Amino acid sequence: MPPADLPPLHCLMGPTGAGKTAAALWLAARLPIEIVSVDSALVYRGLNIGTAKPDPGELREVPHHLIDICEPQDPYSVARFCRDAKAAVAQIEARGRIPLLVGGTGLYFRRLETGIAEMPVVASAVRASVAAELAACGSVVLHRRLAQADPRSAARIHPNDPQRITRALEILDSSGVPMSSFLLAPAPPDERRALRKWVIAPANRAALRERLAQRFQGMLARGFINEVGALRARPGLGLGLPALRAVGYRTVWAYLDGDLSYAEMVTLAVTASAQYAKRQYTWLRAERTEAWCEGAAPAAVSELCRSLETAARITPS
RNA sequence: GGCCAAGUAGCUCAGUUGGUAGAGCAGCGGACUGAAAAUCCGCGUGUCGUUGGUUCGAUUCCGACCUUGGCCA
Repeated sequence: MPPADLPPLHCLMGPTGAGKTAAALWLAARLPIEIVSVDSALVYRGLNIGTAKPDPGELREVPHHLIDICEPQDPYSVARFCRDAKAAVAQIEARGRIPLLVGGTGLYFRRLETGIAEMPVVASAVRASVAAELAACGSVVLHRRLAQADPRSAARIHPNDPQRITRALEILDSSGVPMSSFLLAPAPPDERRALRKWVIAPANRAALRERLAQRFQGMLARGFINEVGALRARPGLGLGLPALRAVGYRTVWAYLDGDLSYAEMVTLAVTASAQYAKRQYTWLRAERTEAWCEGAAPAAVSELCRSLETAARITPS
C-alpha cells in the first residue's frame, strides 16, 4: 500500500526500438517534466551508440537522470537503481517538476513498484569461492547444496540456472541465512510507490525486427565498431562485466577478435536485439497498464500527456 | 552433353539394415528480488525433390525426371 499523500509515478515503457526516447522528448518539450531512465545499459559511460542512448544535445535539452552514472568496470544493479531512482524522483519533485520514468528494463520497474528486500552485502571472497565452486562442480551440484540449506530458494530456481543459484549461495554463505528468508520479510510500505504505466509496443514483431535491423545499420554507420574497439582496448574491461553483456557489444567484440565474419556479426546482433525485445514483451504483458499503444501513432503518449498535465496542475510549485 | 555427389522442419544437418522421422540454430510462449540488454524453462506433422516400379507396406531399394554443387568434355 503506497502512502496516500504521494501521487503515482508516470512511466513510459516499451521494447527496444519502439520509440520511447522520441516520445519522451516530445513530452518534455511541452510539460515541466524530467526524465528518469529505467535502463540497465544507459547507466554506463562509454556505451553510447550501441545502447541507442539519447545524444548529448538531447541530454542537454531535457533534464535526464540515471544516464552515464557509472563506469563499465563497476557493475550496476537493481538495488542501486532503486536507491538512485528514489533519490532522483525526490529531487525532481522537490523542484516542483514531474518525474517521468522511461525505459525498458522490466525488473527495475517491478522492484521499484513492489519493493526490494534488504540483503547482506556479499564479500568478494565469498563471491570468488562460489564462482570457483561453480566452475569445478557445475550448477546442478551447487543446486543440490542449495536445496540442503535453502530448500525454498532451490524450489524456485532451476538447477540449470547458474546465475540465480550463485546469488542464492552467496547470500547464504555470507550471512548463514537463506536468501528466501530475506525475501519473506515484507518491503516497508514507504519503500513502495504506485506506478501508472503507459506502453509503446508495436503489435507486429516482424516489423519491429526490421526496424531493429535498420537501426543496427545506423549504429554501424555512426561508428559502433569503433566504440566497441575503444572499450576492448581499455585495460580492465572484459566480456565478463555486466556492461559488456549489453546487446550487440559481445557480438562486435567477437567480430573484432576475428571469431565472426562481418555478415555473421550483423545477423547475430540483430537477432540478439530481437530476442531481447521478445523478453521485454513478456514483462510488458504481465503489467497492469493505463494504455498500450501498438502503432507508431502515439495514442498512448497523448493520453499520457493529458495525465501529466493534470499532475502538473496539482503539483505545488 | 557424360560421370559423381547431394536434395529430410524457416536454416544447417542426422536418421530409418523397408513399418511415414529428430538434433542444433532460428521462431513462439513463459519465469524473473544487488549481472536483468543478464540467466533460465517449455513448445518439433514436416507433400523426407517429383514420378513410376518392386513390396502387405517405400522417406528408405530400383528406374526415369527435376534442381543444386563438383569433375570431365
